[in-house]
Amino acid sequence: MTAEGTRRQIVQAADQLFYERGFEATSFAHIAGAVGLSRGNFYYHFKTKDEILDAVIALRMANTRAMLDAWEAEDDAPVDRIRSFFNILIVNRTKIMAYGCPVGTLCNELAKLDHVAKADAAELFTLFRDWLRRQFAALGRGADADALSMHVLMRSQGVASLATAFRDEGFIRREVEDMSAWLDAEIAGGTRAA
Amino acid sequence: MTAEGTRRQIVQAADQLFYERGFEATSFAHIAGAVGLSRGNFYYHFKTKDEILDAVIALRMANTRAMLDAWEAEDDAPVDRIRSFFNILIVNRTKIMAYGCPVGTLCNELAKLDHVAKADAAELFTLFRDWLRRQFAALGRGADADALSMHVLMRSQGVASLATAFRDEGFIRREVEDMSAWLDAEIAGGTRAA
DNA sequence: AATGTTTTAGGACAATTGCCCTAGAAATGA
DNA sequence: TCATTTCTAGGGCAATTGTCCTAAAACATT
Repeated sequence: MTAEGTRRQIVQAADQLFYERGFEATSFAHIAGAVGLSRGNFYYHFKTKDEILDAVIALRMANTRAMLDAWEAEDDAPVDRIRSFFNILIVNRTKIMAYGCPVGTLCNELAKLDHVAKADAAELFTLFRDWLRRQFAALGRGADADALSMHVLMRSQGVASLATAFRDEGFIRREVEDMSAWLDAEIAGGTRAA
Repeated sequence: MTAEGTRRQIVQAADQLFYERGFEATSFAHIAGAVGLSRGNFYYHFKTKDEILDAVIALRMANTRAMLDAWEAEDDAPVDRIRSFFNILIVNRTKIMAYGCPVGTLCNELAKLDHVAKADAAELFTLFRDWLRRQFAALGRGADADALSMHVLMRSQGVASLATAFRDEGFIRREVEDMSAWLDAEIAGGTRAA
């Protein structure tokens, strides 16, 4: 197998394991086992665990960018794009109820570890934040677009967190409906405190 | 030192370390070091790490209950009690920006570990959930009191999560204000989709 | 077929993990 | 004062951690 292909396999396996088990709780042995590699060979591709983390964050950045770019390429109205974002909670509800939000839980773990990569992980949020801000700006809410974007992010994080704790699918659906109603009221109504 | 006192010291140290570093990332040695005990002596008080976790959760349950009971004992209006809950985000903003919400981050970590105590940790949320539900019921919103309670919990979790990622104190204050405005509108206005 | 590079497996490393044992110090009570 | 219980220190257990080395297999190029 080409080195590039093996590397990609490693990063994909690490991506999944970091999400489902957490960064610290995932060991070299786990990742190597998932890919079917010897621990020795592993070292050939990644010298340290932090290198794998960097690669995983880079992969998530690329995947997220691709998803958001695709949404922006379609000729939906900005409101519908924002609703696509809300819908992530429904589409991924099973995984979210088991493991939480991939971005939020990683940021939280790295914050506690005071890990060097914690700022890089937070960039994943920035990706969503900027994208949402653009959608709200396109709705003529340029002045408070960033505050609205943060508000949406905050709601999705809160829903994911409680969905994990209570394993309640109905709660997710209710809150997504509420977010949708909130969005309708926002685009119809007035400004928002900055 | 009496055994009870040493035990309490251990649980308090573990409580803080589990919050600031995470459960898995905290070792017997860390806790023993924080209390100034030998590792051997440690075993006399707690046989397994899970026992310490149980004790920490029990301590947090007791502390939370005490806080909520105290709030309910004062003769504030239910609205002001709910605002007291919002205010936790401001009072604890520094720690939240560094380590997130103690309840949410513990639940998330235990969920990923698929730990036996994950349901016990979620009971901490239930404590807040029931308390908030009672306040909303006292406001005459018995029909959707639980949904309102969950909505409030969701917001506080979302704010904590993003505050950790972006280290933004202004964001916390803005969102707490928004929660307050939302509360005013809720008690003034109509019902809420169940 | 010979050569040189890329990729691999397997093992070893010091350190740390959660867990356990035992001998003695400290407190307690007769 | 002596006997008994309660508490403590220190060390050691096997397993696992992240990291690293080396020898050989696989591959590519001539």
